[in-house]
Amino acid sequence: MSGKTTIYDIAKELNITAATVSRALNNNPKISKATRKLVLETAAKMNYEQNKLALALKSGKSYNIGVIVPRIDSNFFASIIRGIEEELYPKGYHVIICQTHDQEDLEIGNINSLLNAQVDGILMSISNAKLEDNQSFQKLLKKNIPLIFFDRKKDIKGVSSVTIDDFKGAYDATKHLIDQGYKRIAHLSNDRLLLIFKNRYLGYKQAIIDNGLEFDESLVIETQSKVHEGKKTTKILLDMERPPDAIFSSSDFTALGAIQEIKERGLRIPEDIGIIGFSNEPFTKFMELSITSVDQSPTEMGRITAQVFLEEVNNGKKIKSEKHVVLSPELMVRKSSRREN
Amino acid sequence: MSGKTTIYDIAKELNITAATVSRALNNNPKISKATRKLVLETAAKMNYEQNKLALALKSGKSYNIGVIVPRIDSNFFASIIRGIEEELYPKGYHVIICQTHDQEDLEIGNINSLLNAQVDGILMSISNAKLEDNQSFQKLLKKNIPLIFFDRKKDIKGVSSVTIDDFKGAYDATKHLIDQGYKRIAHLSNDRLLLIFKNRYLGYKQAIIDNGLEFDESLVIETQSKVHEGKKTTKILLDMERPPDAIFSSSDFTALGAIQEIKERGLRIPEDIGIIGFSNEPFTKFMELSITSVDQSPTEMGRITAQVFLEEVNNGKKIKSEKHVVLSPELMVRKSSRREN
DNA sequence: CTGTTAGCGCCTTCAC
DNA sequence: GTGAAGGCGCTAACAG
Repeated sequence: MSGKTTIYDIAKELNITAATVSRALNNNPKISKATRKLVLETAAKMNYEQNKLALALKSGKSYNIGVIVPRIDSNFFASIIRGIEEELYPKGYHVIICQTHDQEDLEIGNINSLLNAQVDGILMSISNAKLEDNQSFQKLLKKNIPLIFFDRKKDIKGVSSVTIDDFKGAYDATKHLIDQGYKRIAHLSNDRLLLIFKNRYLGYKQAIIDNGLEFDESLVIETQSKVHEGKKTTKILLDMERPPDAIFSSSDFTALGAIQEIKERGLRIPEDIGIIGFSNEPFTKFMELSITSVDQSPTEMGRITAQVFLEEVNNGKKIKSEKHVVLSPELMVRKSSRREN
Repeated sequence: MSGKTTIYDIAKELNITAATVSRALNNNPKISKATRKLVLETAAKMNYEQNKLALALKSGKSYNIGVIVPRIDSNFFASIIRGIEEELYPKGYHVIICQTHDQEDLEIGNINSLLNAQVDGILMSISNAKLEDNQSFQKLLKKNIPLIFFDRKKDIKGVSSVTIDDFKGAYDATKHLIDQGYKRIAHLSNDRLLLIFKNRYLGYKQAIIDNGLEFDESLVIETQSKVHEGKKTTKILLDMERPPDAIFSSSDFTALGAIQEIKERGLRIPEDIGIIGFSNEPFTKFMELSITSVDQSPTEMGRITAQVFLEEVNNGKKIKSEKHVVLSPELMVRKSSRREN
């Protein structure tokens, strides 16, 4: 009893065969209305529930898909995941979420775990880890398991991706600072082996150059996306002989750290120094001194990633096309960068 | 090729039978060292990987466990999940994370989804939804699927729980405000059908009474754990004839909203009004005006929840005991409540 | 339309 | 120690 009913039980009850029950349950056309109705009714009566494990074994599909992110406790990744869920749940998929915490061993471990879970696909944002070892990815490809990158991608042939135009996001942000009259703009970067950070750097640089400002490499510092790291790095910037009058940060968290340091020194924002972050984390809006930031429409990103996955599954790899979707970021101008001249 | 090797392939290769291969792979004692070694070697050579789906079908265990939370984009729940992962990954489990977004239909839907995924257990923090319908829970119990509540529990017999002492957390926080000289302390509450909020309310009330202050029910307002809700509610409080001189909030987010409103009115924190939040979200520490809050050691909570689950699984329900772990919260005193008299 | 048969990959008695 | 056989629950040919 108690939910362990199988199609055989139903078959026995009705003096028919399990295959017929299966057909009735699956809306197979070759089945009489009468029997279908009968089966459906008894199934309900007996509290029948399909055993997905058996189905998975049979079909080779688990209807589980894995999502790997650096961490889940940022609004950005949480929203992406929500977007993925919204798209995939209605199709009967489950989402297994794994975190890498930017550690290579966890990244590899997660992939293997998901493989064990027999996932039908993996959607991931690669970690900060140096993962030169593409082995895990190759393993996926060899097994024909769809792999799709979002946000933090890697160029691997055969792998689709959904990203935003980081170059544009950075360019717009920097341009905005220039328009507000800032002349010496620093950039808090991050590991530029990751394309997102490389492109933000390039966008920043281009905006500087395009607008006739002096590009000073010493104003670009790589740091980590943590509040205290941002603070530390800003200390260095402010101690320079010619300190910057604005900072474009590739992360909201480092931007926050920067603000802390600047305020501690009694400098005013945005009057003395302008600040822009990246990702539009909720706190940027909530701060008393709200922070200008670049929105990446993460929910949208998640939805599209899921759609790309569904396309690949439905194409059954017949068409082995890479698809690269690039979303457009939006600058959210707030107090930290708005000088009312 | 390509990872589709089965034990039959290995068996054929070695001219033995699949049963033997299985035994070798599973360290069954009745097997000669020689054959085991041989099997292990060829398995490695052929890139054999166990098909967990088949195993799951056979054993009835999926090694998936479901975690249901209201949302993942708060540090609190994210940390709990991390704790759970740390405990469960080494044991070979996967964690499927679901969010209810405090909607009843999603809560029920999630449970069913996890049931479909054949999870070996569900660890959950119930949503704000009124879920009077205990049906879904009963379904789990009937199926003998371990269910464990953390943080937001419901009293259901046979179900273990891991929570913190919300009463104490609230009591300590309120007591601290009193010690700092605040006399008229308001409480931003939340749906008190949820035990955590009920207990925080009771702890607050008791501290007021124990310390000879006047308990004024009109200073207690139920609101939602959102920044703008906190702001809205604080407006009401400050507009009262006898406004409060301190606010103990059952959520860090509402506390943040309260601070926004207070500052907009030109009142000073903590001089004019003291504020305490609940959960010790990272931003409470990062704000320029850091917020006093109650830490709930979420990672620990996650670990213990996982441990309780493992115990239940290992006991195989022989001992059908409920276990109720209650952790002790810790008050983190920061600027928002510290008056240097 | 429905029954029969077989197999997904694995493990576990039962013999030998 | 190892082989043979059966079954976990389901679906998909192949008959009829």
